[in-house]
Amino acid sequence: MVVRKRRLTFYEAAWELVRTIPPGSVVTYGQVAGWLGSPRAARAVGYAMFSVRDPDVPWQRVINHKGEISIGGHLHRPDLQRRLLEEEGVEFDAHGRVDLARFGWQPKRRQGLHKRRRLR
DNA sequence: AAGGTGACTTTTC
DNA sequence: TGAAAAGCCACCT
Repeated sequence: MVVRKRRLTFYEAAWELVRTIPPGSVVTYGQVAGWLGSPRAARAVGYAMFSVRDPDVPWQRVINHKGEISIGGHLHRPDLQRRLLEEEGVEFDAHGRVDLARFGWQPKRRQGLHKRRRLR
């Protein structure tokens, strides 16, 4: 029978990707956006993480480009994300940042992204 | 259907 | 080097 293959929404695709991030590793919103084909959609990715409801999606492994947690004073626990990561073995420095060079996850070389076009 | 919003990123001064 | 502003994208009224 034919299963109509609906194109995943950007959010769904992001969740699927995030789900494949191994414990102890982190990625940036920009990275996820790039893997999804829209290097400039980091913001949308952040929004996608905010919309995560599925407990199987390790949203805590997605942080901003500075290696810091972006959730700034959201609801109850701004430090929940950090705690979860520390339990996985991710280390934070004195500034509360993660060394992306050490914990950043690279499923494969993706350096061949589109050349950034000058905006102005 | 158009406009607003936001867990971001990059460029400039 | 650090801070500020603008840009970009997808989703929701």
